[in-house]
Amino acid sequence: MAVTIYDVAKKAGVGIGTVSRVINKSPQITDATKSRVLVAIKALNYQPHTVAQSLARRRTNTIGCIIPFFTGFFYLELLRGIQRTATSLQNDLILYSVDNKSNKEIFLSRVLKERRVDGVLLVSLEIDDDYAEQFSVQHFPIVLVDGDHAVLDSIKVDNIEGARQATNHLIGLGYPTIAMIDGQLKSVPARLRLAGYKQALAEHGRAFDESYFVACDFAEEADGFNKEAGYVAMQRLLDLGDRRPRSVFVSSDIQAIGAMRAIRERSLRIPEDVAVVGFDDIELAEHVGLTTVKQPTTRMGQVAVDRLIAKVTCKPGLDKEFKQKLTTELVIRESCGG
Amino acid sequence: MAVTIYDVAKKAGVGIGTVSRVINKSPQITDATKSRVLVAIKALNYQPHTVAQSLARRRTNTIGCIIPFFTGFFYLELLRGIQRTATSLQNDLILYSVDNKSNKEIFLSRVLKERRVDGVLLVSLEIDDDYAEQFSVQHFPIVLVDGDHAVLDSIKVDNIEGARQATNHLIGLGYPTIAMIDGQLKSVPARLRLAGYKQALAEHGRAFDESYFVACDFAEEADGFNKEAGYVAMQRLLDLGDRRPRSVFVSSDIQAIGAMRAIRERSLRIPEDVAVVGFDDIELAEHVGLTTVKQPTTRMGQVAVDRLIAKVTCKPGLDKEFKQKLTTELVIRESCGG
DNA sequence: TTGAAAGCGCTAACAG
DNA sequence: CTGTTAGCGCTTTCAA
Repeated sequence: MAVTIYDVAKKAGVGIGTVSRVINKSPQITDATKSRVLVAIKALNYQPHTVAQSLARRRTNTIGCIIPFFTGFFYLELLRGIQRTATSLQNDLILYSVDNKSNKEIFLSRVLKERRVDGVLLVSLEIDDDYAEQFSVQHFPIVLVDGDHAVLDSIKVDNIEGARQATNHLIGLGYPTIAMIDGQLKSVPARLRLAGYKQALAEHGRAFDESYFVACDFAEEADGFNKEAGYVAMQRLLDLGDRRPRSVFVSSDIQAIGAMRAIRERSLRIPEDVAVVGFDDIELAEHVGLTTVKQPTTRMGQVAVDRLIAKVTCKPGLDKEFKQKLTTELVIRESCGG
Repeated sequence: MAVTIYDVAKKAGVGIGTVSRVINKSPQITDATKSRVLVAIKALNYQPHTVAQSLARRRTNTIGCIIPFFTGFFYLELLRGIQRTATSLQNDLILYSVDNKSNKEIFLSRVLKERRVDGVLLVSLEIDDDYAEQFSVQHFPIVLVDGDHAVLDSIKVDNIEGARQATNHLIGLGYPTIAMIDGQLKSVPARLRLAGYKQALAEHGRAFDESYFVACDFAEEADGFNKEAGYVAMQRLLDLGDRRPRSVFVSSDIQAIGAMRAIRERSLRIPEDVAVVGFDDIELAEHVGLTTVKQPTTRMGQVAVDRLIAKVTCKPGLDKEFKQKLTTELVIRESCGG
């Protein structure tokens, strides 16, 4: 059996309470006894049993993260930020990954009742009002990452601003016509990005033209944010013939990749014939020279964990709701010319 | 305060032992009392406190995973396999991610002493003999994923066979000359892939030609498995002028991407002028039409977790060492012609 | 300052 | 079959 606090106490000739105190850096300990205990600890190669500590302290020093493993790079980056911050704040990270929506509910209720984690991050997933209510009422720390809910803390990227940046870039470059390819309009980011697009247009006195906007509502996967959807959408735009847009803002890089293929298949050049700007800055984007809007993914993970752990440890000033929006950054490559 | 086993016992009019038994599905319980307890549990919305269970059972039902977050897709895929299998086996997953090598040691010793997880997966990381010894002696379950050590269980991909597949593909296509670009020779996979390459050559009575082999020992990052290294290496091969190889096996897709750029920069075509085959099947590979050797990444995660949890639960027949090699699969796209 | 003792919530051995 | 009790290893009053 492993060495316990009793072994240490005996060896140091003190009570277990004393040992506990030095472990927990209690100030009220003589230097003398403290060092005796420290010596014993070292000699026995003792390390506290985390599970027992958790039980006694009612604190696990662990946070959970409910996250969909659908897509690629975005989640890896995010996870890295989350993991790194958690570790630096002495917390462990339990991963709950969601394949289908029903999983999510299971994890949500487990997390709430099992008390195995001190708080939870919910990533890119919507949360029902009654669950939100439960977390809120039970004061169980939760923060939504890349998502939002009225009564819960959340941190996300400013989609509207990102879309504005992209559109303004195209406007600034002087393109006479700027189309937009969006995801399914039922998805929140899709609507937000559309709003940003419209806003930028309006700010420059340009009219929003229905025929230059195509939402991938026909798509089935990933809310329309996929390669095929982008390909099909671009074809529609190209079918406009000589009325075809001179530039296009595509609401995700992966769709943009599809769109670029559609453009090339008609022997059109990028950006000479049609300029393209994407959104996300996935790995592929760099490779194909796609100008795009980069999300501060790692940072988002970091901020989220900071906030979550602050709540767990009851840092002051946490009652006000926390709704943070991180700003995006335009990464200029070749697909827009200029 | 949350509802405990005592509340349930009282409400059901039984002892806590009985409640515990129905929770743990002990067979020796009358259906009558069992249902009484079940009713109480439902009524109180009771759920066992995981931490308390862990302490009492000396079992956390949690596995740890020490994993480097360096590169992209491979680890995401692997993690997905690991996570999914762990969940299906009722285990939680704690992520310990490593940025630099020293982290690894810290996690290794923490895991060993904190007893917070029942077992651990060590991914793509080397382990010192003395640590290996400790795990072995303490019978602390560990399995190495994408790595190996004499005294520990391991699961990895058959690199030699994969390299053979790639090389044989080129041979089968009738290319007269087949070069190889490898990672740093100090890395294990690099050596293994070289061995497979040589083996395939030998089997077909072809001589290994030094001038057609370039290891990226000059590179600094990622053991030579990076884009720039591939680019530089390919240039050397191209500098051979009209003696330049007709085809090349590149030991990683990411290097292959670099190599392809070098080829195109000299206005050479792929595969008409030089055919290339990669290794890994990263996301980019599909996009650029790179024929490559696909690793069964998700499967590897699954097998590893299965094995680990079998060890944790002391399933029979686990004393013999477990050294599994998963086979690769050639994914044929356009970069080799044929 | 320090030791003793009472939990934390649950499992499991032991009676009955 | 079921209730009681003694831990699991640690934290935290409460006295001394």
